[in-house]
Amino acid sequence: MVSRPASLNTRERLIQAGIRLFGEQGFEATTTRGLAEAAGANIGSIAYHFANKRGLYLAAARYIAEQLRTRLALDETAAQAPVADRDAALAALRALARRMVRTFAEDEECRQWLLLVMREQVRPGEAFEILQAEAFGLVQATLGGLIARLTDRAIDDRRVILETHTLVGQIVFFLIGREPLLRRLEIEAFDETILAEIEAVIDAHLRLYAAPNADPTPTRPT
Amino acid sequence: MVSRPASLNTRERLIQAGIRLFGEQGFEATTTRGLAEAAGANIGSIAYHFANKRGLYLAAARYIAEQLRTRLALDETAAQAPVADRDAALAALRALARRMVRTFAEDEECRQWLLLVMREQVRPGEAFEILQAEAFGLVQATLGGLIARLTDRAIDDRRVILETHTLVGQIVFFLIGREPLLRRLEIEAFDETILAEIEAVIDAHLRLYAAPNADPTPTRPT
DNA sequence: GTCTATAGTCGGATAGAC
DNA sequence: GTCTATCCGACTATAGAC
Repeated sequence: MVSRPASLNTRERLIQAGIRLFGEQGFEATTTRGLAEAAGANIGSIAYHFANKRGLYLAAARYIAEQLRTRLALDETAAQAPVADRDAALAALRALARRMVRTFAEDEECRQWLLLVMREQVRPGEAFEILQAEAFGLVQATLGGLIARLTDRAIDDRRVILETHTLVGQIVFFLIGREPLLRRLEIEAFDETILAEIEAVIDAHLRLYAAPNADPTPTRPT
Repeated sequence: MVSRPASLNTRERLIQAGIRLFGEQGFEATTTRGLAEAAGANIGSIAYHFANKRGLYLAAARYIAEQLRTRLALDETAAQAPVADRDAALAALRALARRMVRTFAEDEECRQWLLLVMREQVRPGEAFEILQAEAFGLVQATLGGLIARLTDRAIDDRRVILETHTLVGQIVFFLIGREPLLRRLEIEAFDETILAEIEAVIDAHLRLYAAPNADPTPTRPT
């Protein structure tokens, strides 16, 4: 039994309200009254749980980062990758790519985060630093480590960084550009069939790293 | 010499203000007074040029779509592609991909459009229909036609649609996910060197379509 | 404590002068 | 084409009646 279920619920509800309202209206335009009302909480609860409006905003960013880490199982993948051999690296890469596809294409909650995250992309503030340090950076490092291993390049090689970015873009766009894709496919939502096809397409692109010799511009052995 | 330079300027400035304010605050929260002030115009000019606030919003969406079509030279590419042979299709695909990279990575104005476009992605309204019909759909159709040609598939093949989406995601993410990438690269902005490297990475992925037999799951000849 | 009347504010739209 | 003044509807806040 939890010690303060009502309190934790209020905190959770405030964060959810924050993600929604900060994303839709921006930080300044969002009022503490609006946040409290949307959360079904008392105005004073913001000060109690987060000190002030800014604290709630940063907590919302931390929540998003934490959820991403959990859903993508980033910590486990990062921990196992460095010591893995080549086949294990490829398997880890495919598994992580698959988790990303499932998370971004299937999970409805992710869509709630989009506007807040995009605001921080367009005008990065302190919340961006949190997202970068606690989520984006881990995705870059984990995927980058695996791709570096597979292409026999250094982990800081710019080619590795750009390939990592490209891979993330492929997958994330199933979240960001979902509506135009659904229109083109003439469907209302992703079903299991299409999700499997998406995975197959991503997997085909991962094959670019499977055969390092196929790369026409290999890194020179320093 | 233009016949009504002053008028065009007011109209233009209102659209620019609309893209910014509607994106930042959303349609409802944005006031006509705020729009007029941001544009350095008077309130009545909104009614004169766009009938009402909603008209300005839709005009902003149309402006974005038109700018995209122009920058990507979509109309020309779409017109030439269907009759092209295989090599010409590949060349057209590479050229269009290159234009997209340059537009999204280099052009600062594109960043202004992001929030408005993302709002329409998250909650599609009439403006989304405009963007889809006058820009996104053309990108899908043009790229899809070229990829279909290169992979010997039908233009409505779901694999073609998904590959097209994946390609767009790769490139667009250099606009959307620019900040995390700049952090990782430890640079402040894209320079010519990195742009060339980005193009090379995208080009390597295009090579997946260059050899149709390399595709492990070919379409069955219906 | 609840309800309601009224005053005040805000924002979109309109009309008409220049 | 641009600008000012104004109207009207929606919402908010307050206050007084009960």
